Amino acid sequence: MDLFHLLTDELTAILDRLAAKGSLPEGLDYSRISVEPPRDPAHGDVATNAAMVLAKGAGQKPRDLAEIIAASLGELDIVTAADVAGPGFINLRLADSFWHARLADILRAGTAYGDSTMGAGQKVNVEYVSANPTGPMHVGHGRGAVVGDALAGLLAKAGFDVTKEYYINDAGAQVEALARSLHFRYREALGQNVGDMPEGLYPGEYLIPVAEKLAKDDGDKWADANDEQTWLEYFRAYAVDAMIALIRDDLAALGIRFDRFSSERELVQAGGVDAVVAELEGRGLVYTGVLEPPKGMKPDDWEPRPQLLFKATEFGDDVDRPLKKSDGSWTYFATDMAYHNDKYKRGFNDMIDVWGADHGGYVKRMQAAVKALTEEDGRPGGRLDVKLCQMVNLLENGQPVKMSKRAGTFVTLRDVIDQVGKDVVRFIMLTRKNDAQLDFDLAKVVEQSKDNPVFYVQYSHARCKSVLRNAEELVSAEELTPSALADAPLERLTDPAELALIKSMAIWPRTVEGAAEVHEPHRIAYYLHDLAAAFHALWTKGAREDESLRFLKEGDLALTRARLALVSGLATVIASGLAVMGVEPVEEMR
RNA sequence: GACCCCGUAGCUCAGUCGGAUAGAGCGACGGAUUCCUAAUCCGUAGGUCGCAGGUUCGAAUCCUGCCGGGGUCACCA
Repeated sequence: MDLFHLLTDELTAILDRLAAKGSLPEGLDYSRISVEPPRDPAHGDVATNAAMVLAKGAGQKPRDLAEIIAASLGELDIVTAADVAGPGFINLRLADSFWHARLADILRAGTAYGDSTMGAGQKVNVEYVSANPTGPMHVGHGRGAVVGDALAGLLAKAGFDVTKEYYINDAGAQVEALARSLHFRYREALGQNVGDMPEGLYPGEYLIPVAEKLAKDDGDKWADANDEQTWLEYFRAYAVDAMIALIRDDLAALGIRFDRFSSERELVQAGGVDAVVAELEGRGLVYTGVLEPPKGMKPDDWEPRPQLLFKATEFGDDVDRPLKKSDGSWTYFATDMAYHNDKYKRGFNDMIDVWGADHGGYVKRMQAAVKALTEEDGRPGGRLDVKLCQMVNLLENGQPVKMSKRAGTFVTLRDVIDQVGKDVVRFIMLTRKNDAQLDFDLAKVVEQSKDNPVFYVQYSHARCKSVLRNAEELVSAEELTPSALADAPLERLTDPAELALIKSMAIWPRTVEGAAEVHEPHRIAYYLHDLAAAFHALWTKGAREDESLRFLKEGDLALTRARLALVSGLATVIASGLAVMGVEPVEEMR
């Protein structure tokens, strides 16, 4: 059990006892009480604001109340000191033996350490990438892919039942353009004199092999360019399938596998949109009206036009939103609304979408839609969180990488993965909050120095493994297994730097829960960096300042085993964290 | 004009659903290498947390209003 949960339980029990004795009023609200690591380690191992939060309700001064609570906390076996500080904080210091037991927990749990029951098996749907199937993924897609996948991994570790989903936008005008582009390449492959590709089509070379295969398989069956009726539908489906295969390859290169691909087209054809709109209509949430032009930037071609509108304003949006285009087909919003309804109907009360920041303007309306579609059900109501991913600036030694589709210098996600490796791509994409811009320097991310966080963290893991390899000359293989190390005489770990490292490792479960709670996978990367720093510090202390702190002590095998337990535990926690990010720990870095 | 995001050390950024003396990396300066990987570590310098109010025991964090930067803005996806 996570130590902060443990202490929260102990604290709650103490407060209940105090209430039973009459030292506190009954029925105080404990919900604002925090039990957390203090920012300054000098304040101890654990701090609680309980006295300050309860003071008003208890009719006592915070510090007086703190003294009472601290006295009881001080009686716990695991607590060696309970002090009142500042305005009424209670700072606890925990026994070394308590920390040694945590290390043993880590070794017994393996990379499952940090697994939480917070999610209680609740279903969560994470939808990400959802790139238009019109070509290979670019670096920006890659960020969304990594953020979504790491978030899914994080939620799974936190005990949620996660479904990873990709929404294929295969119903709009863009896939028609794709179909025409493929047809152009197809005629080209047949040897027709096709001239330059018309404006608005996709000029990328990736369609050429697709077209060549088609020409080989089907011959000139579809060769009449003017007879769109016969080929458009076929080419659309063929092209989308080919592009999805391409995207799946790119995703596989990143180590990403989706649980489900949902097709917009299938949803529309199955009547999903009609059903949703009909339902909203029945509730009086759909009407035909004319929208005002946005103030301050009236589009040139603005014309007052009656449209089928959804009353998004009743659910927190700024204006009502159109559901139908002038040609009678559904807007993207209408189909996406049906798609979210579909997810909800499949049992997902919790939905997370990962989008590019340029779609930020759609967040409110989608949340309004989800609210409207789920509020009158018996269930708690759907929750939609949208994570917006900002731009990735691709650099090479600080200089922007020039990218132009036309000039053929466009750098795809695949190019970057091939150049630096999937683990580097994944890690770097998580070194910033999703809504902050990210510089991705192709040269720096493979540098072996401490200003490269990927290297810095991986190096700490490699060092652990190096020590464990060297240890084989002193300790038998049986004694080096995690379970054997858990039984090592851990009480021999008494140096402050050793205990500090265990303490850093012991906040991993809390880090998982905190990051999962707010849907922020980047916190894992920062945690691992801090953890690696604590280890590098201990390493150098042993190597350079105080030889007694070296991990391998030939003359004291009991101490050696205890320290190997520490090293093995650290490797475990690093591996556990990297696993959440989808990054493989490295064994050595020579 | 409206909405969203951002504003923290010279630079790039963290900052735990409101906590104590605001942190890390880079850059600058000064140190550590017979020894488990110096690809690392230790130390010093550097801040009115954009500005002004408000909420309360307590604000970088929440609210309001400004200033500055970015994004989006009826039928595209």
